[in-house]
Amino acid sequence: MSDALTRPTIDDIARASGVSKGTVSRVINGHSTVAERTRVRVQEVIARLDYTPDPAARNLSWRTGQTLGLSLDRDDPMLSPYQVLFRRALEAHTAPLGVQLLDLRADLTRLARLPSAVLVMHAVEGDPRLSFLQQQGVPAVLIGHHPESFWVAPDDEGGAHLATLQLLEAGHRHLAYLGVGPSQVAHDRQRGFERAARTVGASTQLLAADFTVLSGYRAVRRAWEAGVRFTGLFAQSDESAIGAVAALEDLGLNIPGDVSVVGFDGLPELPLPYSLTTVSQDIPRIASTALTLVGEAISGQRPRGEFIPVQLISGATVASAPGGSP
Amino acid sequence: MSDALTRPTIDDIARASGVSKGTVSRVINGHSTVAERTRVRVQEVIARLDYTPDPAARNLSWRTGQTLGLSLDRDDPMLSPYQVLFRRALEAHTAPLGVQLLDLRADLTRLARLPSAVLVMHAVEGDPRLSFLQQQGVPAVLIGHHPESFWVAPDDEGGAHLATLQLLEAGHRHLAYLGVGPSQVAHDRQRGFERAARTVGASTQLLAADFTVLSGYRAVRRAWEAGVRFTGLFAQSDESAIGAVAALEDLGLNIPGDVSVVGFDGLPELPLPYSLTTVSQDIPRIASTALTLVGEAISGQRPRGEFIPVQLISGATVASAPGGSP
DNA sequence: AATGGTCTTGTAACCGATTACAAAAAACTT
DNA sequence: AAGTTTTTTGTAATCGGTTACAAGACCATT
Repeated sequence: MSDALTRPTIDDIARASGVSKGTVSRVINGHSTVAERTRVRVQEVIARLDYTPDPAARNLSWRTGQTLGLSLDRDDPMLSPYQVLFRRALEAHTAPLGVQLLDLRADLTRLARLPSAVLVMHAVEGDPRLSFLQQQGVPAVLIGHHPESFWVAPDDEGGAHLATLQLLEAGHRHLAYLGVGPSQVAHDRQRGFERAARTVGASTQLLAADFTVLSGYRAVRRAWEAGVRFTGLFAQSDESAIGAVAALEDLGLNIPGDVSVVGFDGLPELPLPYSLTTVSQDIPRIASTALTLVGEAISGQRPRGEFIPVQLISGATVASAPGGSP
Repeated sequence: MSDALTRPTIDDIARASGVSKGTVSRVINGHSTVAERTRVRVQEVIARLDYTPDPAARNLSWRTGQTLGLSLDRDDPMLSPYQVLFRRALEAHTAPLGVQLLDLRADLTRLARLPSAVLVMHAVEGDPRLSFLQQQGVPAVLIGHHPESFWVAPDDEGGAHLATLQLLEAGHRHLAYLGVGPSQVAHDRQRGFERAARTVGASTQLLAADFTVLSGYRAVRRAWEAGVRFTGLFAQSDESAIGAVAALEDLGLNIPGDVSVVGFDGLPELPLPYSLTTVSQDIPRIASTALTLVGEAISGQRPRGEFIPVQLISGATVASAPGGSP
């Protein structure tokens, strides 16, 4: 018998819906041998009592636990804060399900045991990881826009467009994009930047950088010292934005008085004395969507993808352009 | 019956040692009501068959899983690579035990459920986390040297001494320490540096910095531009060493031709074109020692601490001092 | 030798699920 | 309407442990 203090068990569900444990179990696991009427009735009870199967009990029956692999694109330990947050968000969902998160090296061949499914970050065209997983029959979900697969991605181009508009609306006409690089993400964000800048004919400078603080710092400092000028900067990541801000400060410039800066990612608690204007990604939602897709992939449904909307967060690093008319 | 393909179960142990499941279970869980003779016999069998209890089955019996909290000293998501590696090393051990790792915020008060034990990183004198845990009766193990508690720590001072000796042996007599700051770790490493430098009367410069790349970059660049000179630099972390190298390069200096650099931590796969000379911490061993101590703390043994030795890794960032006699 | 108290061990129920198998119900046949 | 097949459901064993309780072994008293 279940009281208010203990979670309901499969027996509670069985009793409440007038069927046996076995039938409830079949409903839970989607076995086809259940009559439609009873299936619906049982599922209503499950929803009403807010029942979730005990992972320990399932693992015991199954004689093995479920695992979800997480395949990053690089092996180095300098995990970005974004990746750390993403992993945390995932874990928040998988832990209650008893699903173990596995950090996979970029090279997936010869794994001790294959995971039940894999989340592949930043897959590229013809990525060897994808063909390997397909060949092994392991369901995969990609983080990042990709055709013919299950995928989730933030709206990179839209977000970049949004960020750039913010600078344009503040009257800036001399813009710079920090983050030119080979990755898909860098591409999409650059495209959004250029599309926005083009609409009003603003001048654009393109600075090469990856996602790291140091790379942002060096690119901005070097460019500025070489005579490159701009009053509005859009950085492809919050980290490189931090580097940019530091570089500009070291050059004696005032933020946002002399240069306005917008970042991307929406990381909380940055090491900055003031708040960064940025495009916030809904990391928890990306993670939970990824898990939904994992479920669909496992049950063999048709591949689909989803863009997760982003949101502009106004901080203290954007001000009106010097002498500009907003 | 257990064959070679399946892990042994408690029944196999019981059969092989001629006792009942119950007795084996009592041995495993250290219940005192087992005769010394049988306890030894059972444990021999357990060791011989390499038996580990199935976590799912235990969790099912206990009606709750075991959790290990990990309390970092800050809440921001910019987890350092060191912390990422440490967490991974921990997970490699806890996962097979079915122990869930919990990321705790720096503020431990009002947790939904208290973890079975907590690993506290970088506790300071009179840390509120410690008193809270003690009051709640949650066993704690500290990462970092600390009296009157369970603790593990790398040999920070010894490692710093080692690193500095490396510079001295290469003939450097104008040294700098990068990393002056308020943390215990920064203190210990600085002390090791100064102790070594003092033995030969080398000149020492002290540069303030935390553990990050950017902070290393800015400190070194600013100092050098202010006229501070040195030919050998010891950085308290690999990350700040990377920043230092970048700064020196941007200043037109050659590494290690003009300045030799030694880091600390021994991170693998750094974003550097050449290998960094560094003091490597044995992170896996720190992690496994921490878990051993957790076990001791839970079973109420007397608090003890352990220093884990470090090791110098020779890379390509140390060369003989210009004109120096090694 | 019978009594009583400690220690130590075995027995069996239980944790919360899954699933093979059998039984019951429903749907067709002829 | 009786017999067959198919669909749906219940029953009971099972996964690998823990633990309350009972029973057995051992020892010291009287």
